[in-house]
Amino acid sequence: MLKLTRKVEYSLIALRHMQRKSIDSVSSTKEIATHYNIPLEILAKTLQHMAKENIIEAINGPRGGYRIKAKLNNINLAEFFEKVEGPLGLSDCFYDANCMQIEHCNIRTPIQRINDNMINMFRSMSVQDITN
Amino acid sequence: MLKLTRKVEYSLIALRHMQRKSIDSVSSTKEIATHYNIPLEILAKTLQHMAKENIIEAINGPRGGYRIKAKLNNINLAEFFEKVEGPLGLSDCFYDANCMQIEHCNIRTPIQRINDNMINMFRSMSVQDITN
DNA sequence: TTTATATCCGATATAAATTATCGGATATAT
DNA sequence: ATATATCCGATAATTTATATCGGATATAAA
Repeated sequence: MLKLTRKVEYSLIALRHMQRKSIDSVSSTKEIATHYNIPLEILAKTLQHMAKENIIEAINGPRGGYRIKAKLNNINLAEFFEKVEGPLGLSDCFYDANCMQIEHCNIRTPIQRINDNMINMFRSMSVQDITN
Repeated sequence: MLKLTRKVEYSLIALRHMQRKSIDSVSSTKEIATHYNIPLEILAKTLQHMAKENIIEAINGPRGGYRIKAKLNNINLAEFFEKVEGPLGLSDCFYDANCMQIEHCNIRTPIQRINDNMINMFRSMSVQDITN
């Protein structure tokens, strides 16, 4: 419960790795995967996904790889999590109502409050705060 | 990602249900299950668990059921989640180190910060804040 | 222009966690 | 006694997360 997925973890690890290099040098999937012991194919997918979201950019061909594209201090953690994992919410009913108890549910509103607090907390931190 | 489990949801629903009754009246599993459309056996387990944690108490036999035992304003959400679901943490490595990348992990410390923020947030709300 | 290295990406398999069910025991008010 | 309720270990089903496969495309360098 309340765990980050590996996809998010791998994304952050990769970003931090890239950020520590000079701005225009690239990092290949293999380089990152072997360095951090991450399954290559999974990391590949993860990086492709971040590239699609314009967080990083892909350089094809030999000597290729990825490098950071977005300003990481402009992306807050709530946005980042949503880009990588999709909609954020303590319960599904906040974005995809289809719940057996929705009619009699007596905790939706109070849980919404916890949810708001959590999201505000994530909004108050940037990706840069993590990767720096 | 970052979802509450049904067990937690069912627990909160049940507590809120009980709290709306007079202090010494009991609620049976069946009563709560049918009212909120929760699978009976699951709810039974959930309530047994809360009873073991001394949050509620069980009254056996016919006319039996459960009633609130603890002072809900004295239990913060972090405690509550741990009682119901076990250790809290955005990543397993915070309480059960056994991670492939532990040696080279470059995000453990920064994620710990998010984690601390999250747990503080939960500590600042009581179960009563939810069930009231 | 060939070759090696890299990303790209849909499809699918595997593993883990969550959610749900079953069977039979124990307690107790009526 | 009997009916109603909790108790609880074992297991099944479902869902989600994680990982793998196969083959295509792009491109730098020999």
